[in-house]
Amino acid sequence: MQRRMPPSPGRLGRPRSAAADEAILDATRAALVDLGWSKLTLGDVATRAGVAKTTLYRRWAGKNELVVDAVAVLFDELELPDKGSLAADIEGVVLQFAAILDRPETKTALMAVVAESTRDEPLRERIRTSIVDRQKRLVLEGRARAELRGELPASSDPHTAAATADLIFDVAAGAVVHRTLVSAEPVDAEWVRRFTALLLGGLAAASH
Amino acid sequence: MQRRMPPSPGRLGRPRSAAADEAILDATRAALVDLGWSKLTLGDVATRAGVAKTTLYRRWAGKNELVVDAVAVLFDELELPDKGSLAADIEGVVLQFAAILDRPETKTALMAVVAESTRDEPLRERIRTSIVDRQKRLVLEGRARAELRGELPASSDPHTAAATADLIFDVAAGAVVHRTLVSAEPVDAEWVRRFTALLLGGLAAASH
Amino acid sequence: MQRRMPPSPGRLGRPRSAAADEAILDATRAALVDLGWSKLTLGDVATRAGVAKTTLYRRWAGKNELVVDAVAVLFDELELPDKGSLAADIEGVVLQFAAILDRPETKTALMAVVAESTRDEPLRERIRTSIVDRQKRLVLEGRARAELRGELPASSDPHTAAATADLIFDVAAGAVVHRTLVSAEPVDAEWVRRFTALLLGGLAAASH
Amino acid sequence: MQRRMPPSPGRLGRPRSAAADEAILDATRAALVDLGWSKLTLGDVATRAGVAKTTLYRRWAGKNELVVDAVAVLFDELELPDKGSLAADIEGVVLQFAAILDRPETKTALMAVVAESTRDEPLRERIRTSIVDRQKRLVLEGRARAELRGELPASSDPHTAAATADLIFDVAAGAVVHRTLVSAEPVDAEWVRRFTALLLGGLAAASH
DNA sequence: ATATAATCGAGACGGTACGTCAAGTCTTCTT
DNA sequence: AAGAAGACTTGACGTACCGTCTCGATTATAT
Repeated sequence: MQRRMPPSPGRLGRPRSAAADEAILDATRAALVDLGWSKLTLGDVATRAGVAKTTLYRRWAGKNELVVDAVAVLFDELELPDKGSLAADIEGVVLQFAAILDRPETKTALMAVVAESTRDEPLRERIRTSIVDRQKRLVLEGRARAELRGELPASSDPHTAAATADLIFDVAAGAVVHRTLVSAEPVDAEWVRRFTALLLGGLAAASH
Repeated sequence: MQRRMPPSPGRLGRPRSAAADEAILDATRAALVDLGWSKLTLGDVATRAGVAKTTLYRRWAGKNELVVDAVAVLFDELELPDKGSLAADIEGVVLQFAAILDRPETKTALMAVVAESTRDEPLRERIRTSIVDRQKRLVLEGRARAELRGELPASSDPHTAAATADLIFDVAAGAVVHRTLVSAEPVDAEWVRRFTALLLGGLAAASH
Repeated sequence: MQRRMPPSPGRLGRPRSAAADEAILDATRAALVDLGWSKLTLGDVATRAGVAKTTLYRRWAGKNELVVDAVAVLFDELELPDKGSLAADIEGVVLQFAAILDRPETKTALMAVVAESTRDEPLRERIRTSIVDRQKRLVLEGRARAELRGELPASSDPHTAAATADLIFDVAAGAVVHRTLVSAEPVDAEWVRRFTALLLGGLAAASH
Repeated sequence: MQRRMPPSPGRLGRPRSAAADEAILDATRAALVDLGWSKLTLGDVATRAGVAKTTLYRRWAGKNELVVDAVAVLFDELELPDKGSLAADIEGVVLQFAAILDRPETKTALMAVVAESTRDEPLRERIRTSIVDRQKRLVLEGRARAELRGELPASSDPHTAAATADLIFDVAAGAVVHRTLVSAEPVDAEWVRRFTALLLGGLAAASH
């Protein structure tokens, strides 16, 4: 969780309050729920957190960075449950992802920071390390587990394997995001079943 | 293309300048390219368009509505080319979509308005009618053409057919958007080939 | 009552509505009562009068000129009643003047246009001819009547006589205005009696 | 000198810049000279003062309050010079008052705020305490000094004395204001001499 | 214990953009 | 030509946040 200035060189002076950090991130999520991304103001977050605006700016460079950090922790709960089959595993994790994305904090904030990141490379990097890579890891774990189970052949060419993982990731994450935010339809069990069937069928066909 | 006040009931008074409309939308796209979504200001757009701020506010309710209209026309060029096979058709249209999405105006603005739309139902509706439905139509046309060619069986259950079209749409649009904006990787011929193979393979497998 | 353009050169086309004039001046007075000088807008006046803004601007150059005309007619009712003695005459006219000045239309507007006129010579001229000279005439009439009655000696030096009339006018009008607007105290019979005594005493003393 | 928010209760936070106050009032007077009351804008004043508009609004509620404060200090120089006789004292102070009123800052602003004050009681109170009472004090001092000199009998009934002082004040201030602003004639030595003769003659006659 | 130094809450600061309002002009159709 | 209607340009309004700064007051380590 990157900060503006690593506060560390010598350690003279009063140390930064650890409690303030959590209070600020909590306040940020609460403000996102109440106000949405565009009406959230750092002054309001500071007030909610019981903290001065300077304290906030000492730790984060701006709204984007703060919100990324506030939302990132929500993705920590994502994990790949072992449900016995690749299809069931995928359905489980897609449902988890959809559940996180359906929260008001996430829904309003995630696409906003992604939009900002198209003109702010450091922000994109922060999003990648804090949020995206955490999801991508699940794809790799899922593949590895499926290979162990014998549901998928061991990956031969590592280049092809990586490209396939990227593709699966863009397809899965993209589909869930698009259905949730653009189509504004629920990602329910029925939809997930159909999506998983499509994905696995496509993978099987593509591996010939 | 909805406006703030349908200007028309009787036709008393001076009519609204039609030229101003185009000037404003052009200026909006130019400002998006130069400044990006978050730094675009309506005052600046008005200045670029050679128009007073009030003229702008008379026609659009705010930044969101204006940007949706400005970006929407870019999607008008999307069409389903007949390249002889379903796979080729899909690849063609996906590449077209990716090309539009890769433009600076679109890249910076589209996700931003989608993010806003999570808290603004009329805005979501406007996005849907101005942009999304225009793309969705292509999915339906592609299916119809493929059935004519005999590449796909005639759709039996209309409910299932509709759900499948929705799924394909979310998968295709979502994957392209995610790869472009989140992964920030190019949607090139190679990627489109792999994606199309996955999609068609999945469809074939799912239809058993 | 000067207008912007004497509408007269040839008399082609539709003639100006005479009714509009009265409607506009009435609306102006009503708006002054409701809103005061600074919040009065010409658009609102036009609406109240049931008239288009263009009609209003065709006849008056702006807010100042319009208000002067609207208020001026109120001073038409000023007249010098013959109450038998100079003192009684003065008391009567001062009370009349104070009554007009105490109306909400007048109170809020008169000093405002005078303030404007310090930087607008044509406006000052319009105020003088429309309002001030109408009052000054009363001073001259009063003096003439008093000389006829033998209460004052016939004016010898015309220069001195004119200067004295000016002085009396500034003193009387100024005192009433100041008491009404600045001191915000009522100009009642008691005050008028004391003021008149002061004025006449001073005149008598000064004529030795 | 009242402000919008008495900034004082605790002394937390950064204190208000004292230099800004003077800069703003100076800029206000300069803008009055250049533009006059009605064309003066707070944005322009802020720019002239090298200050942000918000700083200005933090301290004054609006144009009226600001201008009253800016003009009020000019009246601080008013004082009652001891010239040996009541007549000479009055002439001196009337000339001083006329000189202040003849300044472009004062001429354009004073009647304007008085006009506004007819619909704004707090503004009238501010004018009274900041400007008017400062002048009225001179009348009382003048009377006291004249009684000491034996030029006037000691005031017997305090009620009558107060009423007389008020009357003198309205007459003197009103006459000077009216001659300066309405008649637009100079308050020169000759006029002051005649006015003083009238006033003192009237007072003497009224005291019998 | 006593500097030294970075933190803290509070709030003023110079800016920028907001969205609205009124002024005064212009363009259309109607009278 | 005048009229009503209403769009037009211009420019000021007063507010909201931005991100920085200046205070006095804590709260640590380093002398």
